[in-house]
Amino acid sequence: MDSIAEAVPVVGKQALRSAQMRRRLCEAAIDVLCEVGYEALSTPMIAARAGVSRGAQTHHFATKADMIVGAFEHLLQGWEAARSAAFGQDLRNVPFETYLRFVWREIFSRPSYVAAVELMLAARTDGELGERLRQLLASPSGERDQRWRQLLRFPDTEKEEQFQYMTLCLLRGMAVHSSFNRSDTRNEAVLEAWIELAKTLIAKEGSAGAPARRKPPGPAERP
Amino acid sequence: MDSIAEAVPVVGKQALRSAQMRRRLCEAAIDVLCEVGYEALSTPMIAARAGVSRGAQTHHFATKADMIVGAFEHLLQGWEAARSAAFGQDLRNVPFETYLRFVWREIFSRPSYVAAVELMLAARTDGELGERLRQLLASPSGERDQRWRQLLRFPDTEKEEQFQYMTLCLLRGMAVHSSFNRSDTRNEAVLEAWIELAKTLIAKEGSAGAPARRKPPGPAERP
DNA sequence: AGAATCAAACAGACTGGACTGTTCGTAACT
DNA sequence: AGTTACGAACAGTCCAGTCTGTTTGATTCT
Repeated sequence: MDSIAEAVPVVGKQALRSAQMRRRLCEAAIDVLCEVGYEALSTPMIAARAGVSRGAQTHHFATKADMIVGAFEHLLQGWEAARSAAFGQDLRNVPFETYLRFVWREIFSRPSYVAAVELMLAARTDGELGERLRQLLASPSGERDQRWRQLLRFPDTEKEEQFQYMTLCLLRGMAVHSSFNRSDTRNEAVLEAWIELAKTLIAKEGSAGAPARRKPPGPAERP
Repeated sequence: MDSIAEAVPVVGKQALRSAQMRRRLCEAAIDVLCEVGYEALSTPMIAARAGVSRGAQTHHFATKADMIVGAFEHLLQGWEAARSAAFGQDLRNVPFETYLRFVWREIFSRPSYVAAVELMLAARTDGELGERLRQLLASPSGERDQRWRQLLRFPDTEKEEQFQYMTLCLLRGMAVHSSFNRSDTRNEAVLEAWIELAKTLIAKEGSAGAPARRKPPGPAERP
């Protein structure tokens, strides 16, 4: 609940209030984004949703872009928190299929992921927003690459990178499709098929596929 | 140029003008959508882009939703026209890889496709728009299914349908990713990898893989 | 065939509303 | 005391939809 507030070094009473307020606003922004979409989203709606005055909202996020960027960052942090809670930092003993099912269930299949895609598409035609979102994604992307390296361990890193990219695009495409067609029943089956495919690929590619000693994700474990 | 005007049975001079005007407006709408995005799009912008008065615009498309739906339909018609010009109606002798490269190059990798995705995502939070877009897509989707059946000819239609869905999601995901990251160099390689995968799948699944007697797409051939 | 009649295609202005960013004022904290 | 957090109102902008007026094309009647 307050894992993010802890992540920021809170010193005094005022700083705590500030952090909490920012959190409330970001969560409200994500809620509004999921419910009405980026086009209809407005800063007054976010303030109302958070139950605060517009003055407070503009104080913490001066412009609409600031608000959006903050919400996006909050989303990323939430994903990272969920991932970290389920698997910790070392993925070397996590089976690929376990991880894939996890990210689909906990990230890609959620409405908030579609909201994030909506932001990314909006960023396409808004240079400044795009730059800021890309910057936010830069560091997580690098870490994601490393995690997948731990997961897959293809001998050919180029093939591995390609496989990772394909997986990302597949999941993203499925998320968009399900969003437009009110969730598609084929998703689970496709996921399993992709896992099957990955297994044959991994087998063909060489050494990977170490025995899985870690327990499956289960309920989150706090560090 | 006037293939669409011909498609509609034009009787008199007035009907022709009307059809041309609608076409101009739809194309302008797509242009604006590609350039400024759905969030910043407005009906005055479309009218200005088309070089017509706002009165003319509202006359042909009474509401903003009407305008958007019209533009979306125009997009679909354009895709169908391109596909039909390249391959005609019978895909039984078209190699799968040829078709896949074609749809990527001529449809998914274009900015207008991302614009269409933007509309689909916007439709997520706009019930009426969603219903209308889904209705527009219903018939093309059915035809697309049939075309892919001609292309792949898996003995197991369920597996075939799954493969088709995966391909669609992959291409869509790639389109979104490339849009956010100013085009990704990995796309071509991933496409080839997917073709390779499809070949092994087709081989494994059974009878498919008939020799390709048709010539590759090349420049469009009118019927 | 030609005038009269009607509808459709356009043009331009207006209105009510909503949103973004800003400013000024007040209370709480350090 | 001075900074930070918040509240409330304001100014400027823009948009969607409507309404009135004008022109052009189709239709009917003689």
